[in-house]
Amino acid sequence: MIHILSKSSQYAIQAVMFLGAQPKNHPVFQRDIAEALDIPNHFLGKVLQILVKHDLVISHKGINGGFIRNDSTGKINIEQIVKIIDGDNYLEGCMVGFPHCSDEHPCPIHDDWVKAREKIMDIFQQKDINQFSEELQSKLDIIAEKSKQKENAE
Amino acid sequence: MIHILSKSSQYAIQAVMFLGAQPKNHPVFQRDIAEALDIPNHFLGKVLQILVKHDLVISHKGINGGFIRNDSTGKINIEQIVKIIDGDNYLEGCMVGFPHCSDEHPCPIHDDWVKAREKIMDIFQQKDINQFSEELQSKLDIIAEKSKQKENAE
DNA sequence: TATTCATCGGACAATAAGGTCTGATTATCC
DNA sequence: GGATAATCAGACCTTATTGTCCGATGAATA
Repeated sequence: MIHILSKSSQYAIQAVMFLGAQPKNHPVFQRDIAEALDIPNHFLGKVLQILVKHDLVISHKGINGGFIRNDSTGKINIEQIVKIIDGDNYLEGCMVGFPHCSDEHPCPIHDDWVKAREKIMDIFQQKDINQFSEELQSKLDIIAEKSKQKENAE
Repeated sequence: MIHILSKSSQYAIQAVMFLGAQPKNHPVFQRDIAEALDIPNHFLGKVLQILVKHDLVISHKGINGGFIRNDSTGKINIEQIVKIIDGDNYLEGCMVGFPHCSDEHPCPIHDDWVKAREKIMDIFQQKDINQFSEELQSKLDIIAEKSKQKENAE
C-alpha cells in the first residue's frame, strides 16, 4: 500500500505533535512515546535523534531524562519536519514520471497534479504544529482506550 | 525523494498513454516503447505482461509483433491501472499513520487529508486514458528532441 | 520445416526503507 | 565516586521495490 509520507516522517510528525500535547516542562521517555503511538521503540529513537539535531526537540539523558518540545524555535509546521526527514523537493517532479516534464513542457496530467500537490502542501504549511497538538488530546484518549481493549482481548 | 505512485505504476500509465497515441493497428516493440519513454527495457517487459494479463494491452509475438492498446475493453482511467499494479486501497489510511484514525475518530489532519486525497482521485477518475493520449503527442516530440540533444552531447 | 525475432516467465542481483540489537555516553541520585 | 537509567550512535538484519539476465515459447516468413 502506497503512502504519501515515509514511515520516518509519519513517526516524526506524530512524535512532535504528541510532545506538544504534554504538560509544559514534563519530559517523556522514548519508550512511553513509542508505546502511546504504537511505534517501534528503537526506530523511534533514530527519528528523535534527527529531531534533536535539528532543534525541534530537546533531549535529556539520565534518570530523569526524556524528550520535550523545543518551543524556543518558534512556529513549526509539518512541511519543515517532512523536509528534514524525507529531504527537500518533496513531491516535486512529474506525477507519472514522464521525462522532461515541466511547467514549460507539461505532460497531460501536469497541471492537475500541480493543483493537487498545492492542496497537500497547504495542509503542511497552514497550521503550526502546536495547533495540531491542541486538537490531538481527544485522539490520544481513543488510542489509549483501543490499546487497552486489545490488551484485554489477549 | 517521495513519489505518489510506484515506478511500476508510472511506467504502466506512461506505456498505456503512449500506445494510445500511436496510429491504429500499429504494434510497437517493447524496446521502442522503452526507448521513447526512457524506461529500463526488461522492467517495462514485466509491467507490460501485467497489462496484457488484464486485457488493457494486446501483445503479438514474433517478427511482426509488439504491443497495441486494447480498445475493446472500453473506457479506462488511471485509477484502474493503479489498482492493477499497486493493489487496491490506494492512499487509504491516515496520512501521518496515527493508529485507529478514522472518520469517527479523526486525527487533527484527517479531514484536510480526505479532501486532498479526493483531488488526487479526481485526476485518476475524471478522464479516460484516451483523452490523455490525445494530449500526449506534443509532449512526445519534446522528449524525442531532448534525448536527441543528449545523444549529441555524448 | 527451419530460421528469425519478438514476447513470456522465472530466477536473481541491487538498492532503499523499515526495523532490531548492542555498547558507549551522560546525567542524576545515593 | 559508584550505581542506575536514560539517550546516543553505529552496525546489522529484514523486507519490498526496482532492475537485470537468460532460456522457453510462439508467430511469421521463406
